[in-house]
Parts: sequence; structure tokens; C-alpha cells
Amino acid sequence: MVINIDFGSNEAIYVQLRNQIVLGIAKDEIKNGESLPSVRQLADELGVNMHTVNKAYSMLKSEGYLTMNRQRGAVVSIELDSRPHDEMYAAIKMIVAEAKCRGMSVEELNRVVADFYNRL
Amino acid sequence: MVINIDFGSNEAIYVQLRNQIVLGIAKDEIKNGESLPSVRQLADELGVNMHTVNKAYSMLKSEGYLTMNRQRGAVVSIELDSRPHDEMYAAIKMIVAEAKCRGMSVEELNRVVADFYNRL
DNA sequence: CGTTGTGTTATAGTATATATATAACAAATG
DNA sequence: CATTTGTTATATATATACTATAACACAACG
Repeated sequence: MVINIDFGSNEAIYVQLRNQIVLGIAKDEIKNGESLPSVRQLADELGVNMHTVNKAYSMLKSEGYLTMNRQRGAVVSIELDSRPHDEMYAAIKMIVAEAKCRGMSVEELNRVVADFYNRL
Repeated sequence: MVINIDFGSNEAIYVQLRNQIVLGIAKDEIKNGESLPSVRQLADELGVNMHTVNKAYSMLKSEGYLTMNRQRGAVVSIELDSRPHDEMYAAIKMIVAEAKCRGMSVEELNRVVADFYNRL
């Protein structure tokens, strides 16, 4: 799985990292039970600090995407019955509001959502 | 329109403010052509600094929700043909990925979106 | 047993973002 | 002219982001 960090972005590095890993899991590029590179290894590859990678991993851990142990590193393990977070609903709410303000219909919005979904 | 700031939130005040105004526009609580309170007035009401409100207004201006002038203050004026931003698509992409990771189907996701839309 | 490789914790430093306080300026209204 | 508007400027304090370096605890490996 290829991870690309945009150092000129206003988005924090650890957030970019977290997002790309979530996308990788959604695309099944990283399968359940597989290990991610160690924090030091990935930090080296990306040219960032170990703590920045660790912060992304910790975030994914607290969101239920990973478990960590000292031997195998960060292991993807999503409970399939895990319900969406409140933060996710809040994000959806804002997107829906923005879409409506800009004149998008429910049908258009759902088509965009479905397109993204099927492209994963 | 009622605006409520959570000072204990990890979300920046100007972002909370921006989001609630977008929601207000989406709900048609603030109609096209109407003016928002002046930066000083709203800052006073909310108990925050003038610059914090100004930052939210400037954000909304750069996103095409408002126009500003020295007499009428911040005026809601959305061009109905304004297309969604790239940032909005990026946000949708991430939500879709998270939803898929958590086992939500397209149908479920679209139902959630439609629910939020119809509740506006 | 010692070495290696994990995540984890600690400390420190720098840079940027957030929020505040205060002041002044420019433009239009009454 | 006085008031109100957004705008700009300067300064300060705090939080977040990122880096650097070091050490610790635990398990695997040889």
C-alpha cells in the first residue's frame, strides 16, 4: 500500500496518514489481521518523525481500526458490527448541509456517495 | 437563529461558528439576502473575541456563502449554481471509506444521508 | 543470556494555529 | 461630524503539531 504525504498541506501529517490507512482498509489493500509497518519503519519511509506515525496509529487504535502489541506491531482488526461514531454522523450532517446550500438534491448527493463507495 | 458555542470542545470556536451558520442557511433559518449580526455584536453575544467571529465570517465568505460590506455587514448570498468544493468531495470520500470499514452498506449510508437531508 | 525489534513513555525544543486584547483605519449612513 | 461597518495591525498567551533524543518494558530469536 502506497502512502503519500503532502508536506505543504494544511492537513496535519498524522491526519493524512490516518485517512490514507482508513482508505487502504476500505479498499481491502490492507486486510483484516495484517500488520502495518512499525512506527519507526514507516516514519523512516515517509521522512517523518516516529511520534507522528505513532499518533496516527494511536488515533486508529482508539477508533477501533487497529490493535497494537509489542511483537506484531499494529494489526488491523475491525469488528464488523462496530457502529459508526458520533463524529461520523456530525461530519455527514455538515456535508449534507453544505450540499443543500449549494443546490444539490438528495439524489445527486446519494449518487456521489454511491460512486465513491463503488470505487473503493 | 440560535448559536451555541461549546468552549470545552476540541473543535475550534470559529469552526463551530462557521458550521452552525452553514446549518442555519441549509435550514433556511437565515435566508438569502439577509444580514448576519456584525462581528462585534455576535462576539459580544457569544462571549468571544471579535477576530474569532471575523475568522468564521471570512471563511464563509471565501466559501461563497456570504458577501461582506461595510454598511450591511455580512450578507448571505449563495449562488445556486455554485458547485461543491474539492474539500467537500474529500470529506465525502473519507466518510464513505469509514462507513464501509464499519460494515455499512451503500443503502444504509444513503438512508442516513437522506434522513439528515430531510431533517433540514 | 544477550541482542533485537516492538510499542510506550518522557523530556525538550521549535513552529504554527487558536484566541484574546487593544488600537487604529477606511467607507458609508444618519 | 458621529456612528457603525469590515479591515488591518500589533502584541500576548495558550494549545497543537512536529521533531529530536533517550530510555523503558516486553517478547522473540539465536
